[in-house]
Amino acid sequence: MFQAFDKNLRLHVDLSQQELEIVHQHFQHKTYPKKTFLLKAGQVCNFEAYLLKGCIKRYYIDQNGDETILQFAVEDWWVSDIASFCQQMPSRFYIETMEDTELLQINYQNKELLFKRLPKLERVFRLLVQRAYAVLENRFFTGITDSAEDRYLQFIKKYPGLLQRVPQYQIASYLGITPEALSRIKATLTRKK
Amino acid sequence: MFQAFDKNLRLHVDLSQQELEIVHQHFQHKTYPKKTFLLKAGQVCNFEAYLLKGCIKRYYIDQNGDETILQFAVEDWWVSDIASFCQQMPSRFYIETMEDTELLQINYQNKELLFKRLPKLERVFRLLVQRAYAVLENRFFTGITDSAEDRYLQFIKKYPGLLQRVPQYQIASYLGITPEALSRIKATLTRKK
DNA sequence: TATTTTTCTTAACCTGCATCAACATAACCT
DNA sequence: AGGTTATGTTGATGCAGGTTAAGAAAAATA
Repeated sequence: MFQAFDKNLRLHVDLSQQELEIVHQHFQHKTYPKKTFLLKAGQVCNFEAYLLKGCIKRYYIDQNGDETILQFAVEDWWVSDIASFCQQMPSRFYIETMEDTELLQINYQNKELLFKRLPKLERVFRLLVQRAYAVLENRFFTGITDSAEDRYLQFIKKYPGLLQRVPQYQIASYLGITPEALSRIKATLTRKK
Repeated sequence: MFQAFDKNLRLHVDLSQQELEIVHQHFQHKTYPKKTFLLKAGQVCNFEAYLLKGCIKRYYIDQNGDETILQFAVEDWWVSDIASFCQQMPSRFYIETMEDTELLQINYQNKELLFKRLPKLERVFRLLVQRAYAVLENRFFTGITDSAEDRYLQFIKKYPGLLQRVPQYQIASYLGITPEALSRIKATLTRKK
């Protein structure tokens, strides 16, 4: 069960089997059915979770009740509201399963205990945040630089599996456009071919 | 000289005077005149720098030669291309002083040495990256959610000093709009008052 | 001070995407 | 299967901000 998880942690730093077992003890294995809220706006996010199986979205709801999706997470990804979790302050976001989902999660207290026990993990998590930062900056950058059509093309290249798993209007939201706009983009793309 | 710097590092983690002195030894104190490039696209970013004095921009240049400014840094801020620095890969960005600038900078090798010497600093830098992540996510979020006018209003509230130090067309670039658009926004705002 | 260069403003026109609305399909229930 | 709800498509219209261009104002330099 921990195989992919261990590999993910070991990406940047060597960890012995004993060390990994200590890590495992601080995580909880959880399963949630489809459409379960792991976080609602206004709550403090009290987990960082590694996805073993399933699919999760993190999103914002504006005054009109419209969703803006900031992140999709699937197998081998991490999900959390980093700002809310790290600063233990109320979140603006919702985090919700889109499929039956299985994950390994750690709460704030356990994460601190784990750091006390294995200071080496400060490095692991520093590198994880750095990677998250790089991914986010790239997303930010393409959002400014590229057209909606380009962003869609990059999306299907980068996350080909998600097209089948996620309704199209949510992909539109992730891309920062309306469902109608995405529908038209697809239409022009098939015409081009 | 190190006063603000020390305070910045101590924000999250207690560090003794001896520990701080070890840190200082791994940083270089540098001054650069206005319009100096600290990084050019294609190079690997080999520094993380803390600004003692001055003003720096980090930006991208597209095919048409137009700048897109991703970050302004002033006193008590950090500047680097985190993705390029951490992964030691070529950058897409330029980092350039906009005023005579004084900073404390560390290179990749020294940072790793410093971590070996004082593993405690893994935590300090993890927390710094986390904060950078939170700031970036907020910027990303408002970029999607808010109108250009709202973003401008937030900008002048958040960085009131920069209006005097940075030409307006560069602020427009930072906000993701053209200089003409920002000029119009300002005109409508004064009309509203 | 005069002159050049940089920055800012205003106006006319254009475009990508939003909005609104109507309908078409597909998925989900009983 | 038949009805309901969720999702996707297409068209008409609107608007925020882009583009182009020309001139004004301010700053840098001689």
